[in-house]
Amino acid sequence: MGKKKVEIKRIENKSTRQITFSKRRNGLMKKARELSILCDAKVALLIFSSTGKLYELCNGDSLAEVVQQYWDHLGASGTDTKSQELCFEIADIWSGSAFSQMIKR
Amino acid sequence: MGKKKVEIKRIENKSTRQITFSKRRNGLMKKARELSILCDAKVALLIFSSTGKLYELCNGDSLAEVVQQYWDHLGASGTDTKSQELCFEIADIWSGSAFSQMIKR
DNA sequence: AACTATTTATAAGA
DNA sequence: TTCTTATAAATAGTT
Repeated sequence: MGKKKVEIKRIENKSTRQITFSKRRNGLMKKARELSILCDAKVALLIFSSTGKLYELCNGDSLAEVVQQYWDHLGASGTDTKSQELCFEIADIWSGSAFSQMIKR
Repeated sequence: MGKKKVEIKRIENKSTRQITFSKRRNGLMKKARELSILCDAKVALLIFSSTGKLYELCNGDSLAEVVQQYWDHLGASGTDTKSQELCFEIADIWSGSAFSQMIKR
């Protein structure tokens, strides 16, 4: 969208890339929030800039809950306990503040 | 966007909600991919439908690499070892197939 | 940081 | 439900 159609490939000019990153990152976050609200979905979004310095985290606080719901739906069938434990562990970490705190510097 | 402006709140009608979920989920994935390509960013995106059955995963395979880059940039200053280890562990799990395999049923 | 010409996404409808 | 279309929203280049 914009004054000219843009080809989807790496933007070589650094400042242009940074401006585009800022604009589109905001747009993506907004749409992620809208999807979660409109459709009652859980959306977890992590964005790292090319320098690895920046981050974004959105709507990850109920992932554990959703994973729980998911496992409940599955029942015990065809899932080994170790996998399930690992899955819960990840969900807990993700949904807790630990990870976001760590990358939030 | 569309024939009418839509208020950002939970869509009550189930079929409408499902259609909107499908459309916007695709749109979000597309934009996530575009951002990662245009701006050389790493984007990890997880979407769970309201039933917890569905999932999406996008561009998470180089998160470990980015976290590595991030820690390298930080250096040792002000980060305790335990946090760093945990961070790497999460990145490894995320970037590996384990998590996506688990939720991909 | 704000503007605006265009492109893109999408809400309804066919 | 896949396709179309009118309209809203995002954004590329500019000021």
